[in-house]
Amino acid sequence: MDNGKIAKVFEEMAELLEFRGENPFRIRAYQNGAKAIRELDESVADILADSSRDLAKVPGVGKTLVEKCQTLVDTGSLPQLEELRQAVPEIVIQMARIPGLGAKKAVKLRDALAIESLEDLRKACHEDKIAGLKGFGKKSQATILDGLAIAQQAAERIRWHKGDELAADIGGHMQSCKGIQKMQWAGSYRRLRETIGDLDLLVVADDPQSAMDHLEKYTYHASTIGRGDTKISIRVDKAFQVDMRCVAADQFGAALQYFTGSQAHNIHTRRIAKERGLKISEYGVFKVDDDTKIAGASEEEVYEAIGLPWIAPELREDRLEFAMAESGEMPTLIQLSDIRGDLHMHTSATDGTGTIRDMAEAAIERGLSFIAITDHSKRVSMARGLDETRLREQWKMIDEIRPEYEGRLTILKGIECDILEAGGMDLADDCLAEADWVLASVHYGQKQPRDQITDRILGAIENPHVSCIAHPTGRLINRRPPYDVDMDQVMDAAAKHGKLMELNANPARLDLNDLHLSKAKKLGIPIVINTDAHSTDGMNVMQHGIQQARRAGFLADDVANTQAWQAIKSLLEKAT
DNA sequence: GCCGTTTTCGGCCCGACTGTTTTCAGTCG
Repeated sequence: MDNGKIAKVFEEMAELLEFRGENPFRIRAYQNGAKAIRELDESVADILADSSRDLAKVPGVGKTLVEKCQTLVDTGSLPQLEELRQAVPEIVIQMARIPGLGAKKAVKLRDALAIESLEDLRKACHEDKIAGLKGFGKKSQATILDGLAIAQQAAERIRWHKGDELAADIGGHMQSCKGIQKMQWAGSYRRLRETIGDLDLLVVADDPQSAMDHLEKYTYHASTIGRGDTKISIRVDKAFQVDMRCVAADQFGAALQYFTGSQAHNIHTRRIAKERGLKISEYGVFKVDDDTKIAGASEEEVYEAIGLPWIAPELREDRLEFAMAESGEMPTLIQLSDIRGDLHMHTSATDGTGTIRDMAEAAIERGLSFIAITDHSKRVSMARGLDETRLREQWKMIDEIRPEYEGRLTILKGIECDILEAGGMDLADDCLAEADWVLASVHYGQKQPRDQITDRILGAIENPHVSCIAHPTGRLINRRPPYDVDMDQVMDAAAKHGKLMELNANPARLDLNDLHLSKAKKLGIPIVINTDAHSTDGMNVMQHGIQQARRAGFLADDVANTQAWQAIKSLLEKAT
């Protein structure tokens, strides 16, 4: 059982314990344990199997959770979880997902009205049965009905990229509002998470009410969920929630820090504050003994007040940032301008739309000094993938074009070669040997069992002509889960053979994810951030890859294509 | 359930909002 699955078990335990009305700190202990194990860059099973190691040394994992991990690794299941599942009916969990209903109210409703389905709940609302219950009233009944409708239309988290478009649109609309002095998006959008659940806008306004009026005039405003003196929540496009909060200018930094989160990061900062006799809230940093305010206008001063440098929002997950900040100075994270080449792109020879020259010109416009043309291999027949003959023709064309770009751009002879379902590469070794750059990737047989698909990728890594594994897990965010691949084995093999791994920057992929990237960094595996462009515009997604790398705490030195091609080439010459 | 330079007990981030109460519980972020 891998770490992700163990973490899921503890998360479910936490959720179920909440329904049982357990001690909230015990619940958080399970959540913290789940987070620690998910983010651990070593396999729990490996640590348990090694008598010289102690899993309880991992912060957040104590004696009890170690025992439960052992049970999970040994038997694949946890009796306590099974018992809890029996004790907490599914309908209660479903009800608690309705906005405004939590664990306690859901349990109360089921017990009082014998609710067995969401349909029962809807009926109970319509029959006016809920308003009479103790602790509920007319308003809660209406909220539940509204929530039922929303829960069905909506609203999974949207990809960051889509949230970015929405934020730009709403931001543009709000800019025309007079009297807004300052405006900043917060929340998971600001932290550049892969997906976001809602948008949080923070403003300093002369007149908060008129700022709220203005937000309600946004073209795609569907309804207003709630509105008070300082806060308004609306839905746009039926379901997606946008919150706006108005704060005073001298609270802006503290509010921004607070609403940016993450929750785990805030808990950690507040604990540090407490150790120093301070208290952080969204209104500022205060001395505990006399309530004197010592910071709040800017985020920088909030962090400074507790002895930390300003921390980039994308790092605020209580994972790497506090260790990185220890020296008192944050290292400079990688940025877009550090990137010097792009080693994954397609042309009209297969499923791209641009010619080699189109891609070369687009690369020069973006300030790159090298690119690899990596069209699909023949197995990808839908994309008219290249066989050895057509590939060599394309390389011949590259030879002819190269002199035109002398001194401006190095065009590399590459290929995205499929790893076949039965294992092995789609093109002959003698052909691959002629390439400057060989990406290996899985497109077919993605649902194969773990051992099989892992062996295929290990086989590719062991092939001496393969340079790099492209989109190593195959996931499409919100659309397709990753292959069931043993990434621990894959990464160990990549490290051993000196192979590179890709961070595919396409916002639907972002593959490797941030946790895999952290692990790759620890193992010293060079990462290449590529766009996988299928058109010249497709090269614009590089920014998303940079964001993902920053979330993993990457500096420019952690990414191979921040260096000249010659440096990458010498890495490949050492690979086996 | 975790944790410890207040160390094996007694804490655990902090506050707003809501709807329902008459001083507060539940929910949310």
